[in-house]
Amino acid sequence: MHAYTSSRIALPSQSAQVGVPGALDGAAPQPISFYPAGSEIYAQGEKAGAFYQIEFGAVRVYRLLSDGRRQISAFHLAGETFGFEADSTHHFFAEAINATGVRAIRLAADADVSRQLLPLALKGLTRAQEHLLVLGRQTAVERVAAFLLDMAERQGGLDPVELPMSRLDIGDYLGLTIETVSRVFTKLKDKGMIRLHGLRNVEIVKHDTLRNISE
Amino acid sequence: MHAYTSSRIALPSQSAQVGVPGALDGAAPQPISFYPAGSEIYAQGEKAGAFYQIEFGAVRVYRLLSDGRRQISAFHLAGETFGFEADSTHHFFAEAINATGVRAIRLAADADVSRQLLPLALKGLTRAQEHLLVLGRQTAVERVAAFLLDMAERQGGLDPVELPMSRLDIGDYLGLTIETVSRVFTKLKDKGMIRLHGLRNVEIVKHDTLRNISE
DNA sequence: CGGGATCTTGATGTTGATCAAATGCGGTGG
DNA sequence: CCACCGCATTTGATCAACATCAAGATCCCG
Repeated sequence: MHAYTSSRIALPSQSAQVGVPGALDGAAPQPISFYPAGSEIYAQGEKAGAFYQIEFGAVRVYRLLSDGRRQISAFHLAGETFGFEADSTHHFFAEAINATGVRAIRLAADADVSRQLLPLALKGLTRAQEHLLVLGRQTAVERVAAFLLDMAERQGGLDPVELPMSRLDIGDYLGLTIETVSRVFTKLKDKGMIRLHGLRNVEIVKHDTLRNISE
Repeated sequence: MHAYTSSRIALPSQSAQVGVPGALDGAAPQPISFYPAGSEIYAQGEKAGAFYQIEFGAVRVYRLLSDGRRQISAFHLAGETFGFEADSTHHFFAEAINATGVRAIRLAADADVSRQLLPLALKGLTRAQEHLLVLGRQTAVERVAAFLLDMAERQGGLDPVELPMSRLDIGDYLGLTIETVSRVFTKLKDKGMIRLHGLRNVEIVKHDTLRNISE
């Protein structure tokens, strides 16, 4: 078991306001906040008044049990949004995995925001429910295969895939230990299905075989 | 391993339109459809054009792996809503657990619907993400304890709790086998934490102890 | 009252967790 | 550019929790 002490490495610094493509329509452009690796973006229990769009970097959203067990419910990459909540209170923690730039978008209770947020919320809901199948019913190998394919797809099929997170993060996302994740990587490598160019750089060699594994 | 053949026991019959309290504001009242126990409400891949409000009964929403492994992502009870999707295609199956009456609410792409659907989607998202923690990081006993408390809470603290679903359903919701679910029930009973009045009628004796178990 | 389905209980097997140690990657400073 | 150091990762040995396989016991419903 591991302990996750809240790091609070540094407060985010705010940049001057910069025009960036990909911002949500209709929302007033917001300045970017920078978060160093490992720093907290928000904590469970905090008041929520905004959601966030990632300009660069990567974010983990997670929940803790009182004894320190951690479940990462989602990773978010550049271009993705996260942080919307049901009742204006954060139910999860969010941390920058690496140096990350985030645009906070204030919530207004108007119909426009609803209309824009709804598809994002629904997409997140589908993703979470699909991940339930992985955690509830798939083996370690199937979980890792599904994870790698998901990361590849979300990076636009970029090959090799760049994993922004550690093995510990992957384990806490897949409901596995770091050792099991490592063993599965090794097994996939030995079977020639992936190739590792550095710890966080994975080339998917046999896309189809991997897809078959994850069903 | 179990197989889940699609039942399609019967097509739902439609009642005459009846005024029922609890329908969503602003939506035109819709007739109720009746689904017998085990019948399909919608299937994965089907076109989605409505969402559903349960008048009475209970519904399971689930996904299957190709070899038949099943993960129930959510149970829905009377008064609850389900079936909204990100891209007008159903990504899951929904079945009536028992004889169930459902009000289908057609989707219009207007702002009003967005505003009403958003909180429901966000609530569902939070629930799904919390369930990820259960499936990824909790033991069998913790899972069952959390499940019982959740069911109790959703029935308004009604004691004893009425479980509309089988042990198999509970197992497929909690990522456990039917045998493990049964053994945990027995253990909780032997420790005096719950009392069973019939298979599907559970009295929670030690609420706090159960809460401590599930963290 | 009978019979099938559901649930419980028992014996054994397997997967992944845990405990422990070695390896090697990546960043730093010389 | 290279050597060193700390930490993440890998690898190995053992253990525990839950799954699987196999009977029984109950419930429920006609």
